Amino acid sequence: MDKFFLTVSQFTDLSADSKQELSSCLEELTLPKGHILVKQDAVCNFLYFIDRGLTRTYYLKDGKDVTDWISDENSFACSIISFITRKPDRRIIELLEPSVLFSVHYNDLESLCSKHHDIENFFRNLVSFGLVQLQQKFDDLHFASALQRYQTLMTTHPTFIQRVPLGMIASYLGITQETLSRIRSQI
Amino acid sequence: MDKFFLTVSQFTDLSADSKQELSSCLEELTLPKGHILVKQDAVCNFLYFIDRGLTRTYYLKDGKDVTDWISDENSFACSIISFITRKPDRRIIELLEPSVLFSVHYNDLESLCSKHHDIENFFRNLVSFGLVQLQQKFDDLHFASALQRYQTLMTTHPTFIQRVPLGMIASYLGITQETLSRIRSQI
DNA sequence: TTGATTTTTTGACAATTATCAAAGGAAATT
DNA sequence: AATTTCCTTTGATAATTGTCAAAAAATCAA
Repeated sequence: MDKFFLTVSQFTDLSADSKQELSSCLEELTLPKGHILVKQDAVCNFLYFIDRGLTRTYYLKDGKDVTDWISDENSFACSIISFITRKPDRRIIELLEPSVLFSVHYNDLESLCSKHHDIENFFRNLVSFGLVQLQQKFDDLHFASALQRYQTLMTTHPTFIQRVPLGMIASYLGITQETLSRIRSQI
Repeated sequence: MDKFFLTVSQFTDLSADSKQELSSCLEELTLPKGHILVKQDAVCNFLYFIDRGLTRTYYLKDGKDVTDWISDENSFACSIISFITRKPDRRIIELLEPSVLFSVHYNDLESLCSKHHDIENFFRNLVSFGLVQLQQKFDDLHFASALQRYQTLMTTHPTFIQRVPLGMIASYLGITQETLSRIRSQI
């Protein structure tokens, strides 16, 4: 749980009391590769912190597998739209490696937020950071070539290239795996 | 200011006290078409609420004009990355129509948030909603064809097609204006 | 209204990326 | 070690979209 609170401290300083209450809402999970955290067309009820391992968020678009997001150690994962809107979503979250996670239930998160102002501030900052990250990823997709996008990924997340199969990286970048394979052979 | 608090109430119920303090931090602006709200490579210090009018957020990529976001009545506008990270950004915000806006300074927003728990909750909800919107826009760009993206825009923001020049709509959708013109002639 | 400016459309051609099909490699399981 | 499964590469071809250039249409201002 140390890594969790170290990550939290990058967003906000929590009081001892708030830390205590927050930690009592966390559940530690040790799960195997391939485990499905969030099923298709389900409501995502948990926010996950990744202590060790790797998650992939993806969905099926006309039968094709589209990788939406990849999260590694010391970051958070959830099916954003579903978690926030409380509605089912097509996004599936799976583990790409055996992982150790901490989960918080949506209801606990909301009651922690209304009870503790500093926890509400933490989550505002966390969501704000998520928004910045998504905006940067959006910019990349908006008017950068496939090669540029691959190069951006290599600098921002160099380990993904080792840890994630090429086909998943490709759809994460918005291209087919054949195109990515050809781009790689040209570098 | 009525429209502002009506919009706020869709996210949170604020106490009379909080409303009072928030409204005293708002500044009403009446500005002409073409006015630049945020300059290139500047820090965006204000969050704007659009009472009347239309804003466009764009940037120059290799000399080309790329429309990033369009905001109309009863929504908010700011240069997201800059406003949150407090760093300069290439994004420019201009008015596409003569507009009436309410602005809040970043510093005021932060002090309001630390002073009033309910205002912090409002902004957490606002940022969460922004994240959901951006995720939906991202999905659209990720694996939908140019035609599909245009059709999505026509259903979600039908007025934009009337109010915004085609070239701006095109780059908002991630395509050239020639391609959009051809798509339109096929429908 | 008329000229100037901006916006939109059209055409010809090029570049990028996708699709379909198949072959090679790598990794895991028996 | 052999077999099955998954992952990656390569080739041929097609579809989509971009680029450059110019004309047509709409809008704005004097």
